[in-house]
Amino acid sequence: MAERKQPDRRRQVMEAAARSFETFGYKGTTMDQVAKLAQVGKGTIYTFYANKEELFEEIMKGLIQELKVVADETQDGKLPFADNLMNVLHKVSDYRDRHALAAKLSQEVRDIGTPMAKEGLEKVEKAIIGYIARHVKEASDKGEIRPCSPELTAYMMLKMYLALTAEGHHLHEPLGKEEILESFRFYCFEGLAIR
Amino acid sequence: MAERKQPDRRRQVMEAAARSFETFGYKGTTMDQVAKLAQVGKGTIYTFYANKEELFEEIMKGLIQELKVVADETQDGKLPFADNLMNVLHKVSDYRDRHALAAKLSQEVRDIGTPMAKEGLEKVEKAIIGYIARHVKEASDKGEIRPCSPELTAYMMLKMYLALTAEGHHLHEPLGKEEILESFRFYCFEGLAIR
DNA sequence: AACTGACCAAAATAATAATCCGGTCATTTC
DNA sequence: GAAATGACCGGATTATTATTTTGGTCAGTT
Repeated sequence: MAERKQPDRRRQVMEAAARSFETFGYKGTTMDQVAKLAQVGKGTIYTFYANKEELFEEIMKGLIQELKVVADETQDGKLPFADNLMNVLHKVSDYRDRHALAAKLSQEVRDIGTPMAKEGLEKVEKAIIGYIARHVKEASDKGEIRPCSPELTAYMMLKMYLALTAEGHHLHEPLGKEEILESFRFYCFEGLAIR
Repeated sequence: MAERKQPDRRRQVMEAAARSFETFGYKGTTMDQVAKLAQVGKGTIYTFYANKEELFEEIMKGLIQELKVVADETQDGKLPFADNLMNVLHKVSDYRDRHALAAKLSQEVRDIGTPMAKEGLEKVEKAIIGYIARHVKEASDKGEIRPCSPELTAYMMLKMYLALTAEGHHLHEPLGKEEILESFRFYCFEGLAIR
Protein backbone atom coordinates (compact mmCIF):
# COMPACT_ATOMS: atom_id res chain seq x y z
CA MET A 1 0.00 0.00 0.00
CA ALA A 2 3.10 2.19 0.19
CA GLU A 3 3.29 2.22 -3.61
CA ARG A 4 4.05 5.67 -4.93
CA LYS A 5 1.35 5.74 -7.57
CA GLN A 6 1.85 9.49 -7.56
CA PRO A 7 5.25 11.00 -6.79
CA ASP A 8 5.28 12.39 -3.24
CA ARG A 9 5.29 16.08 -4.05
CA ARG A 10 5.66 17.28 -0.50
CA ARG A 11 8.85 15.29 -0.08
CA GLN A 12 10.11 16.46 -3.45
CA VAL A 13 9.59 20.07 -2.42
CA MET A 14 11.26 19.58 0.95
CA GLU A 15 14.29 17.93 -0.52
CA ALA A 16 14.63 20.46 -3.28
CA ALA A 17 14.31 23.28 -0.75
CA ALA A 18 16.91 21.73 1.53
CA ARG A 19 19.37 21.42 -1.35
CA SER A 20 18.68 24.92 -2.57
CA PHE A 21 18.94 26.65 0.82
CA GLU A 22 22.21 24.96 1.61
CA THR A 23 23.65 25.73 -1.80
CA PHE A 24 22.43 29.27 -2.38
CA GLY A 25 21.38 30.46 1.08
CA TYR A 26 18.03 31.97 2.01
CA LYS A 27 18.15 34.94 -0.23
CA GLY A 28 19.76 33.05 -3.06
CA THR A 29 17.04 30.42 -3.41
CA THR A 30 14.04 31.41 -5.40
CA MET A 31 10.70 29.71 -5.37
CA ASP A 32 11.01 29.15 -9.12
CA GLN A 33 14.31 27.43 -8.50
CA VAL A 34 12.82 25.17 -5.84
CA ALA A 35 9.87 24.33 -8.08
CA LYS A 36 12.19 23.43 -10.93
CA LEU A 37 14.45 21.32 -8.70
CA ALA A 38 11.42 19.57 -7.25
CA GLN A 39 9.99 19.09 -10.75
CA VAL A 40 6.80 20.66 -9.55
CA GLY A 41 4.72 23.66 -10.54
CA LYS A 42 5.44 26.68 -8.43
CA GLY A 43 1.84 26.87 -7.25
CA THR A 44 2.15 23.39 -5.79
CA ILE A 45 4.67 24.58 -3.23
CA TYR A 46 2.05 27.00 -1.92
CA THR A 47 -0.38 24.16 -1.30
CA PHE A 48 2.05 22.87 1.36
CA TYR A 49 3.65 26.05 2.66
CA ALA A 50 2.07 29.47 3.03
CA ASN A 51 5.22 31.23 1.92
CA LYS A 52 8.99 31.06 1.56
CA GLU A 53 9.50 31.75 5.25
CA GLU A 54 7.42 28.78 6.30
CA LEU A 55 9.27 26.51 3.91
CA PHE A 56 12.57 27.72 5.36
CA GLU A 57 11.41 27.11 8.90
CA GLU A 58 10.52 23.53 8.00
CA ILE A 59 14.04 22.96 6.72
CA MET A 60 15.58 24.57 9.81
CA LYS A 61 13.49 22.29 12.01
CA GLY A 62 15.16 19.41 10.23
CA LEU A 63 18.63 20.76 10.99
CA ILE A 64 17.78 21.21 14.66
CA GLN A 65 16.47 17.65 14.72
CA GLU A 66 19.74 16.40 13.26
CA LEU A 67 21.72 18.28 15.90
CA LYS A 68 19.60 16.76 18.63
CA VAL A 69 20.33 13.28 17.30
CA VAL A 70 24.06 13.99 17.19
CA ALA A 71 23.93 15.32 20.75
CA ASP A 72 21.97 12.34 22.05
CA GLU A 73 24.34 9.92 20.39
CA THR A 74 27.28 11.67 22.02
CA GLN A 75 25.96 11.36 25.56
CA ASP A 76 27.37 8.55 27.65
CA GLY A 77 25.48 7.73 30.82
CA LYS A 78 28.59 6.47 32.56
CA LEU A 79 30.53 9.71 32.17
CA PRO A 80 30.29 12.59 34.63
CA PHE A 81 28.22 15.59 33.62
CA ALA A 82 31.16 17.86 32.80
CA ASP A 83 32.64 15.36 30.35
CA ASN A 84 29.32 14.74 28.63
CA LEU A 85 28.71 18.45 28.37
CA MET A 86 32.06 19.17 26.81
CA ASN A 87 31.70 16.30 24.39
CA VAL A 88 28.28 17.48 23.33
CA LEU A 89 29.45 21.06 22.85
CA HIS A 90 32.37 19.88 20.78
CA LYS A 91 30.36 17.49 18.65
CA VAL A 92 27.43 19.80 18.08
CA SER A 93 29.60 22.81 17.28
CA ASP A 94 31.69 20.71 14.97
CA TYR A 95 28.66 19.23 13.27
CA ARG A 96 27.09 22.62 12.88
CA ASP A 97 30.27 24.10 11.43
CA ARG A 98 30.48 21.32 8.88
CA HIS A 99 26.80 21.20 8.00
CA ALA A 100 26.42 22.84 4.60
CA LEU A 101 23.16 24.59 5.48
CA ALA A 102 24.44 26.13 8.70
CA ALA A 103 27.72 27.10 7.07
CA LYS A 104 25.98 28.76 4.16
CA LEU A 105 23.63 30.67 6.44
CA SER A 106 26.50 31.89 8.61
CA GLN A 107 28.30 33.18 5.57
CA GLU A 108 25.12 34.82 4.34
CA VAL A 109 24.65 36.61 7.66
CA ARG A 110 28.27 37.77 7.63
CA ASP A 111 28.22 38.91 4.02
CA ILE A 112 24.80 40.44 3.53
CA GLY A 113 23.04 40.06 6.88
CA THR A 114 19.85 38.44 5.60
CA PRO A 115 17.45 38.79 8.55
CA MET A 116 15.77 35.41 7.97
CA ALA A 117 19.11 33.64 7.93
CA LYS A 118 20.09 35.31 11.19
CA GLU A 119 16.76 34.36 12.70
CA GLY A 120 17.19 30.76 11.61
CA LEU A 121 20.62 30.48 13.18
CA GLU A 122 19.32 32.08 16.37
CA LYS A 123 16.69 29.38 16.55
CA VAL A 124 19.42 26.76 16.29
CA GLU A 125 21.37 28.44 19.08
CA LYS A 126 18.26 28.65 21.20
CA ALA A 127 17.59 24.94 20.62
CA ILE A 128 21.14 24.10 21.70
CA ILE A 129 20.76 26.19 24.85
CA GLY A 130 17.44 24.50 25.58
CA TYR A 131 18.97 21.09 25.14
CA ILE A 132 21.89 21.89 27.44
CA ALA A 133 19.56 23.52 29.94
CA ARG A 134 17.59 20.28 30.28
CA HIS A 135 20.76 18.36 31.06
CA VAL A 136 21.99 21.05 33.43
CA LYS A 137 18.76 20.79 35.35
CA GLU A 138 19.10 17.03 35.49
CA ALA A 139 22.68 17.21 36.74
CA SER A 140 21.72 19.87 39.23
CA ASP A 141 18.84 17.75 40.56
CA LYS A 142 21.14 14.78 40.88
CA GLY A 143 23.60 16.91 42.84
CA GLU A 144 26.33 16.54 40.27
CA ILE A 145 26.74 20.29 40.07
CA ARG A 146 25.79 23.22 42.29
CA PRO A 147 22.23 24.50 42.13
CA CYS A 148 21.79 27.14 39.43
CA SER A 149 19.40 28.54 36.89
CA PRO A 150 19.51 25.95 34.07
CA GLU A 151 18.64 28.43 31.33
CA LEU A 152 21.18 31.04 32.33
CA THR A 153 23.81 28.43 33.00
CA ALA A 154 23.33 26.79 29.62
CA TYR A 155 23.53 30.19 27.99
CA MET A 156 26.75 31.02 29.81
CA MET A 157 28.26 27.66 28.98
CA LEU A 158 27.65 28.10 25.29
CA LYS A 159 29.00 31.64 25.40
CA MET A 160 32.12 30.51 27.22
CA TYR A 161 32.66 27.64 24.85
CA LEU A 162 32.27 29.91 21.86
CA ALA A 163 34.57 32.51 23.40
CA LEU A 164 37.24 29.85 23.75
CA THR A 165 36.83 28.45 20.27
CA ALA A 166 36.42 31.84 18.59
CA GLU A 167 39.21 32.85 16.35
CA GLY A 168 39.26 35.65 13.88
CA HIS A 169 39.04 38.44 16.39
CA HIS A 170 42.71 38.37 17.25
CA LEU A 171 42.01 38.89 20.91
CA HIS A 172 43.64 35.65 21.88
CA GLU A 173 45.69 32.99 20.17
CA PRO A 174 43.60 30.21 18.68
CA LEU A 175 43.58 27.35 21.16
CA GLY A 176 44.14 23.67 20.42
CA LYS A 177 41.44 21.13 21.20
CA GLU A 178 43.12 20.07 24.42
CA GLU A 179 43.59 23.66 25.58
CA ILE A 180 39.95 24.38 24.89
CA LEU A 181 38.78 21.43 26.96
CA GLU A 182 41.13 22.24 29.80
CA SER A 183 40.26 25.93 29.81
CA PHE A 184 36.55 25.22 29.60
CA ARG A 185 36.72 22.94 32.62
CA PHE A 186 38.80 25.51 34.46
CA TYR A 187 36.59 28.53 33.85
CA CYS A 188 33.21 26.84 33.79
CA PHE A 189 33.47 24.25 36.54
CA GLU A 190 36.37 25.08 38.80
CA GLY A 191 36.33 28.88 38.92
CA LEU A 192 39.04 31.30 39.88
CA ALA A 193 38.45 31.38 43.61
CA ILE A 194 40.90 29.69 45.92
CA ARG A 195 39.34 26.69 47.53
CA MET B 1 56.82 82.21 28.32
CA ALA B 2 53.74 80.12 27.87
CA GLU B 3 52.01 82.92 26.04
CA ARG B 4 50.11 81.76 23.03
CA LYS B 5 51.45 84.26 20.55
CA GLN B 6 50.19 81.88 17.88
CA PRO B 7 47.11 79.77 18.44
CA ASP B 8 48.09 76.16 19.19
CA ARG B 9 47.00 74.62 15.93
CA ARG B 10 47.71 71.05 16.93
CA ARG B 11 45.41 71.32 19.90
CA GLN B 12 42.76 73.03 17.80
CA VAL B 13 42.86 70.17 15.32
CA MET B 14 42.69 67.50 18.01
CA GLU B 15 39.74 69.08 19.73
CA ALA B 16 37.87 69.66 16.52
CA ALA B 17 38.53 66.07 15.45
CA ALA B 18 37.33 64.73 18.79
CA ARG B 19 34.11 66.70 18.55
CA SER B 20 33.56 65.72 14.95
CA PHE B 21 34.22 62.00 15.39
CA GLU B 22 31.90 61.77 18.36
CA THR B 23 29.19 63.72 16.59
CA PHE B 24 29.35 62.30 13.09
CA GLY B 25 31.32 59.06 13.48
CA TYR B 26 34.40 58.06 11.51
CA LYS B 27 32.86 58.03 8.11
CA GLY B 28 30.74 61.08 8.80
CA THR B 29 33.60 63.41 9.63
CA THR B 30 35.40 64.93 6.72
CA MET B 31 38.77 66.55 6.78
CA ASP B 32 37.21 69.73 5.45
CA GLN B 33 34.81 69.66 8.37
CA VAL B 34 37.61 69.20 10.90
CA ALA B 35 39.63 72.00 9.31
CA LYS B 36 36.67 74.34 9.46
CA LEU B 37 35.87 73.44 13.07
CA ALA B 38 39.52 73.90 14.00
CA GLN B 39 39.62 77.18 12.08
CA VAL B 40 42.61 75.90 10.24
CA GLY B 41 43.50 75.27 6.62
CA LYS B 42 43.01 71.65 5.59
CA GLY B 43 46.67 71.33 4.65
CA THR B 44 47.66 72.21 8.20
CA ILE B 45 46.08 69.02 9.52
CA TYR B 46 48.44 67.06 7.29
CA THR B 47 51.46 68.69 8.89
CA PHE B 48 50.52 66.94 12.14
CA TYR B 49 48.88 63.72 10.94
CA ALA B 50 49.75 61.72 7.86
CA ASN B 51 46.09 60.96 7.13
CA LYS B 52 42.60 60.66 8.54
CA GLU B 53 43.37 57.25 10.03
CA GLU B 54 46.25 58.58 12.08
CA LEU B 55 44.16 61.47 13.36
CA PHE B 56 41.46 59.01 14.40
CA GLU B 57 43.95 56.82 16.20
CA GLU B 58 45.15 59.81 18.20
CA ILE B 59 41.61 60.49 19.34
CA MET B 60 41.02 56.84 20.23
CA LYS B 61 44.19 56.87 22.31
CA GLY B 62 42.61 59.66 24.29
CA LEU B 63 39.47 57.62 24.94
CA ILE B 64 41.51 54.65 26.11
CA GLN B 65 43.43 56.95 28.42
CA GLU B 66 40.18 58.22 29.90
CA LEU B 67 38.99 54.68 30.51
CA LYS B 68 42.22 53.84 32.27
CA VAL B 69 41.78 56.82 34.59
CA VAL B 70 38.22 55.77 35.37
CA ALA B 71 39.39 52.23 36.08
CA ASP B 72 42.25 53.36 38.31
CA GLU B 73 39.97 55.64 40.27
CA THR B 74 37.55 52.77 40.80
CA GLN B 75 40.13 50.46 42.33
CA ASP B 76 40.20 50.24 46.08
CA GLY B 77 43.27 48.60 47.59
CA LYS B 78 41.35 47.40 50.61
CA LEU B 79 38.80 45.42 48.66
CA PRO B 80 39.36 41.81 47.56
CA PHE B 81 40.25 41.22 43.93
CA ALA B 82 36.84 39.93 42.87
CA ASP B 83 35.08 43.04 44.14
CA ASN B 84 37.55 45.39 42.52
CA LEU B 85 37.26 43.51 39.26
CA MET B 86 33.50 43.64 39.18
CA ASN B 87 33.50 47.32 40.09
CA VAL B 88 35.97 48.09 37.34
CA LEU B 89 34.01 46.12 34.76
CA HIS B 90 30.83 47.88 35.73
CA LYS B 91 32.32 51.35 35.76
CA VAL B 92 34.31 50.96 32.58
CA SER B 93 31.44 49.39 30.65
CA ASP B 94 29.11 52.04 31.92
CA TYR B 95 31.53 54.84 31.07
CA ARG B 96 32.12 53.42 27.63
CA ASP B 97 28.40 53.07 26.98
CA ARG B 98 27.82 56.67 27.95
CA HIS B 99 30.84 58.13 26.21
CA ALA B 100 29.63 59.91 23.09
CA LEU B 101 32.53 58.78 20.91
CA ALA B 102 32.25 55.12 21.83
CA ALA B 103 28.48 55.20 21.50
CA LYS B 104 28.66 56.82 18.10
CA LEU B 105 31.24 54.33 16.86
CA SER B 106 29.19 51.36 18.10
CA GLN B 107 26.18 52.66 16.26
CA GLU B 108 28.27 53.23 13.15
CA VAL B 109 29.55 49.66 13.25
CA ARG B 110 26.03 48.31 13.70
CA ASP B 111 24.50 50.46 10.99
CA ILE B 112 27.11 50.58 8.28
CA GLY B 113 30.03 48.52 9.56
CA THR B 114 32.78 51.07 8.95
CA PRO B 115 35.97 49.02 9.25
CA MET B 116 37.97 51.78 10.93
CA ALA B 117 35.28 52.25 13.57
CA LYS B 118 35.28 48.52 14.27
CA GLU B 119 39.04 48.53 14.51
CA GLY B 120 38.98 51.45 16.92
CA LEU B 121 36.51 49.74 19.24
CA GLU B 122 38.55 46.56 19.09
CA LYS B 123 41.54 48.52 20.29
CA VAL B 124 39.50 49.76 23.23
CA GLU B 125 38.44 46.21 24.06
CA LYS B 126 42.02 45.04 23.80
CA ALA B 127 43.14 47.83 26.11
CA ILE B 128 40.51 46.81 28.66
CA ILE B 129 41.62 43.20 28.47
CA GLY B 130 45.23 44.25 28.87
CA TYR B 131 44.35 46.33 31.90
CA ILE B 132 42.42 43.51 33.53
CA ALA B 133 45.14 41.05 32.64
CA ARG B 134 47.71 43.06 34.59
CA HIS B 135 45.50 42.99 37.65
CA VAL B 136 44.74 39.32 37.22
CA LYS B 137 48.44 38.59 37.14
CA GLU B 138 48.94 40.64 40.29
CA ALA B 139 46.12 38.88 42.12
CA SER B 140 47.41 35.54 40.92
CA ASP B 141 50.94 36.32 42.16
CA LYS B 142 49.57 37.40 45.52
CA GLY B 143 47.65 34.13 45.75
CA GLU B 144 44.28 35.83 45.79
CA ILE B 145 43.09 33.68 42.93
CA ARG B 146 44.20 30.41 41.41
CA PRO B 147 47.12 30.46 38.98
CA CYS B 148 45.99 31.06 35.41
CA SER B 149 46.91 32.68 32.13
CA PRO B 150 46.26 36.39 32.79
CA GLU B 151 45.53 37.24 29.16
CA LEU B 152 43.09 34.40 28.58
CA THR B 153 41.47 34.92 31.95
CA ALA B 154 40.96 38.63 31.36
CA TYR B 155 39.48 37.83 27.97
CA MET B 156 37.10 35.29 29.45
CA MET B 157 36.08 37.65 32.23
CA LEU B 158 35.16 40.38 29.81
CA LYS B 159 33.26 37.93 27.62
CA MET B 160 31.36 36.57 30.59
CA TYR B 161 30.54 40.01 31.84
CA LEU B 162 29.34 41.08 28.41
CA ALA B 163 27.31 37.88 28.02
CA LEU B 164 25.54 38.67 31.29
CA THR B 165 24.89 42.30 30.48
CA ALA B 166 23.96 41.68 26.86
CA GLU B 167 20.40 42.27 26.00
CA GLY B 168 18.86 42.57 22.62
CA HIS B 169 19.47 39.00 21.60
CA HIS B 170 16.50 37.63 23.43
CA LEU B 171 18.39 34.57 24.58
CA HIS B 172 17.91 35.39 28.21
CA GLU B 173 15.94 37.95 30.20
CA PRO B 174 17.81 41.16 30.86
CA LEU B 175 19.33 40.92 34.34
CA GLY B 176 19.26 43.58 37.03
CA LYS B 177 22.50 45.01 38.40
CA GLU B 178 22.41 42.79 41.46
CA GLU B 179 21.71 39.67 39.44
CA ILE B 180 24.60 40.49 37.15
CA LEU B 181 27.03 40.85 40.04
CA GLU B 182 25.80 37.70 41.71
CA SER B 183 25.89 35.68 38.50
CA PHE B 184 29.29 36.99 37.55
CA ARG B 185 30.73 35.97 40.91
CA PHE B 186 29.03 32.60 40.61
CA TYR B 187 30.20 31.71 37.13
CA CYS B 188 33.58 33.42 37.13
CA PHE B 189 34.88 32.77 40.61
CA GLU B 190 32.97 29.92 42.18
CA GLY B 191 32.32 27.60 39.29
CA LEU B 192 29.73 24.89 38.89
CA ALA B 193 31.65 22.05 40.46
CA ILE B 194 30.62 20.78 43.86
CA ARG B 195 33.23 21.62 46.42
C1' DA C 1 -9.38 18.03 -6.79
C1' DA C 2 -4.65 18.43 -7.77
C1' DC C 3 -1.63 20.78 -10.29
C1' DT C 4 0.36 24.17 -13.37
C1' DG C 5 2.77 28.26 -15.22
C1' DA C 6 1.61 32.90 -17.25
C1' DC C 7 1.00 36.95 -14.89
C1' DC C 8 1.47 40.99 -11.55
C1' DA C 9 3.23 44.38 -8.33
C1' DA C 10 6.87 45.15 -5.47
C1' DA C 11 11.47 44.63 -4.57
C1' DA C 12 16.14 44.05 -6.01
C1' DT C 13 19.80 45.04 -9.15
C1' DA C 14 22.34 47.28 -12.82
C1' DA C 15 23.60 51.41 -15.29
C1' DT C 16 24.45 56.04 -15.31
C1' DA C 17 25.00 60.69 -13.76
C1' DA C 18 26.21 63.77 -10.17
C1' DT C 19 28.54 64.76 -5.89
C1' DC C 20 31.77 64.31 -2.31
C1' DC C 21 36.13 63.73 -0.02
C1' DG C 22 40.95 62.47 1.20
C1' DG C 23 45.05 64.06 -0.01
C1' DT C 24 48.43 67.27 -2.72
C1' DC C 25 50.97 71.33 -3.73
C1' DA C 26 51.58 75.92 -5.87
C1' DT C 27 50.83 80.13 -3.75
C1' DT C 28 50.39 83.34 0.11
C1' DT C 29 51.32 84.99 4.75
C1' DC C 30 54.06 86.48 8.42
C1' DG D 1 61.75 80.82 4.30
C1' DA D 2 58.94 78.18 7.29
C1' DA D 3 54.23 77.72 8.29
C1' DA D 4 49.80 77.88 6.64
C1' DT D 5 46.33 77.80 3.19
C1' DG D 6 42.58 76.36 0.00
C1' DA D 7 41.83 75.47 -5.06
C1' DC D 8 42.24 71.42 -7.31
C1' DC D 9 42.40 66.36 -8.71
C1' DG D 10 40.80 61.64 -9.37
C1' DG D 11 38.83 57.91 -7.16
C1' DA D 12 35.10 56.67 -4.35
C1' DT D 13 30.44 57.33 -2.88
C1' DT D 14 25.77 58.47 -3.51
C1' DA D 15 21.56 59.84 -5.92
C1' DT D 16 18.72 58.81 -9.97
C1' DT D 17 16.74 56.17 -13.35
C1' DA D 18 16.02 52.02 -16.06
C1' DT D 19 15.79 47.08 -16.10
C1' DT D 20 15.26 42.59 -14.22
C1' DT D 21 13.97 39.42 -10.75
C1' DT D 22 10.97 37.22 -7.57
C1' DG D 23 7.36 35.97 -4.13
C1' DG D 24 2.92 35.06 -4.55
C1' DT D 25 -1.85 34.52 -7.18
C1' DC D 26 -5.29 32.41 -9.85
C1' DA D 27 -7.62 31.20 -14.24
C1' DG D 28 -7.25 27.38 -16.69
C1' DT D 29 -5.70 22.40 -17.58
C1' DT D 30 -5.34 17.56 -16.39
